[in-house]
Amino acid sequence: MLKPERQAYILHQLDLHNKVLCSRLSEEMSVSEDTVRRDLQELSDEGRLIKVHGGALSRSFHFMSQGAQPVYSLAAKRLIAEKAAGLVRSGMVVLTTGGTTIQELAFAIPTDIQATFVTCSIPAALAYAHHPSIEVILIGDRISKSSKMCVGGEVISKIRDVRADLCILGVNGIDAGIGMTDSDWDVVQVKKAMSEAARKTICVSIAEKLNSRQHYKVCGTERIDTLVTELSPNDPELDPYRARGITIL
Amino acid sequence: MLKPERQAYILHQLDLHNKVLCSRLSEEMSVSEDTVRRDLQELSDEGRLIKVHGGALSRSFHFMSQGAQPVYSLAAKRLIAEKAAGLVRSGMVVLTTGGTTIQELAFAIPTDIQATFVTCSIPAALAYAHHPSIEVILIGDRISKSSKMCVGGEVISKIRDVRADLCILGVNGIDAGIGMTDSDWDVVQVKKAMSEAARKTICVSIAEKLNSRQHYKVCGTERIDTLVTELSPNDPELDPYRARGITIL
DNA sequence: TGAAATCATGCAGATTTCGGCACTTTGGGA
DNA sequence: TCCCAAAGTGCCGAAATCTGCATGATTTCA
Repeated sequence: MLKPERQAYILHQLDLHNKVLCSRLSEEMSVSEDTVRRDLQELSDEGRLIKVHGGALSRSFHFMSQGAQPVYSLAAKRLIAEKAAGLVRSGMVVLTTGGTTIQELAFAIPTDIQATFVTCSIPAALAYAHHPSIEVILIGDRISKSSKMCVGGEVISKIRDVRADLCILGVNGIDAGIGMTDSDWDVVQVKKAMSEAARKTICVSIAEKLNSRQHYKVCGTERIDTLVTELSPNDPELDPYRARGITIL
Repeated sequence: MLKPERQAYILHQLDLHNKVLCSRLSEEMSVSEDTVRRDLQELSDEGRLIKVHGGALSRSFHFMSQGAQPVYSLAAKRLIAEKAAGLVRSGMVVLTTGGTTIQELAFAIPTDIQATFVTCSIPAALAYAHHPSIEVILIGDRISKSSKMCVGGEVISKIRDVRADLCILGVNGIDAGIGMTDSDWDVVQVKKAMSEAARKTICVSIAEKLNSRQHYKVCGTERIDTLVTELSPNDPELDPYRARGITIL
């Protein structure tokens, strides 16, 4: 059995059963498991299937269980989310970006709070949608595949139509001197617009990202009202930010 | 059963019942309780469920179930998706609703096709975003928590601004006499608008839903150009639809 | 409070993976 | 024709992963 034959066979089996085992394939095609494994590796590199210990799963399976990306430093992000959630009051309109920290926020908000969350991040919108009493508005337009959020002029102009109480921004880079920065141009535009459309700007950031810079500037420290990290509010690492007049949580 | 399979199964059970028992899972999946416990531990570490004595609880109702509904009759839906994907050509603008069949469509579209997909379903948008060369436009507004799609006047008016080549609608109920029906008022409005904004209307439906009716009417059979099911195109069950001038795939 | 269930932990056996190596085949090019 | 390089394949041993079991601690509940 030739290599392209084998790989076609594997993909076919995957279509039928949604999963394949190295051992079975090896038998069925009468080749060594090493060869099967190499085939699976190649197909996996091409993104045609998801390789797992013992075999492989189909891509759509992966999609179903996606969101499975392990959330790094989950504990820290939960703590941050708890603190930030304390700022949200019933009746508020809140603008937020995406990111795993922000998604934790959805769970940290008490179930008796009735607020409106406006976002252009798809995962964030989904997370908010699970809250029993929060109303979710998703601002739509072209989707940026990398950041899984909607970007573009339409988004900016829609954000400008909002008069929000809070704007909670996930941080990519933040520095006491330069302010908040991001590496994605489109995302910067969105964050800027959000910050300008809200009475208060809250930045949520794990300590690891403090004192880091990216290429594009979102806003200076003067626009930031509150900074939320997992550190204790009086941790010396936060002194430079406090010195700039930012409230630390 | 492979480990990721088990974990997906657990999350799925959690989506359905909101809680799972170690003992039951152990039986259902035919592995030792230790293994189940370890799976639960991992998922808990990733923040995808809450581990408790004896089992686990869902973090909230249906968290992150971005399409993790059990894809019943997956093989059939794949087949439908394959057929429907054949209708999409490069350069087209395609309006679609959501639903598991439509999500499979995202994987069935050849990677060299460059088209624009416009949708208001959040899971569908995410699925399309996985495709390398498809441009995705998400029409946003208030989110309907049950259907995970954006609904409301803004959505309707945005859809009316689109001149699409195709409109691919997941079917809730379809009947040769009455036409297409749905049980959710808001969804009906969206489907209507989509159908009217496109040159051709394609309905994708598993055979099980043929000859069923829901409370609200989307459109009559005269508006439906093509019906895609998993059945052979000349299956007698499809005769009534063919008689109405609908192309059967 | 005590019995039963559940849990954490360590360990052993089985399976799988990884990297290296050797062998064969294939397809030129000298 | 001969030789060589590249690709493909199988085999081996070490390392990693997975899983079930045993043990003792912990929790639950009547």
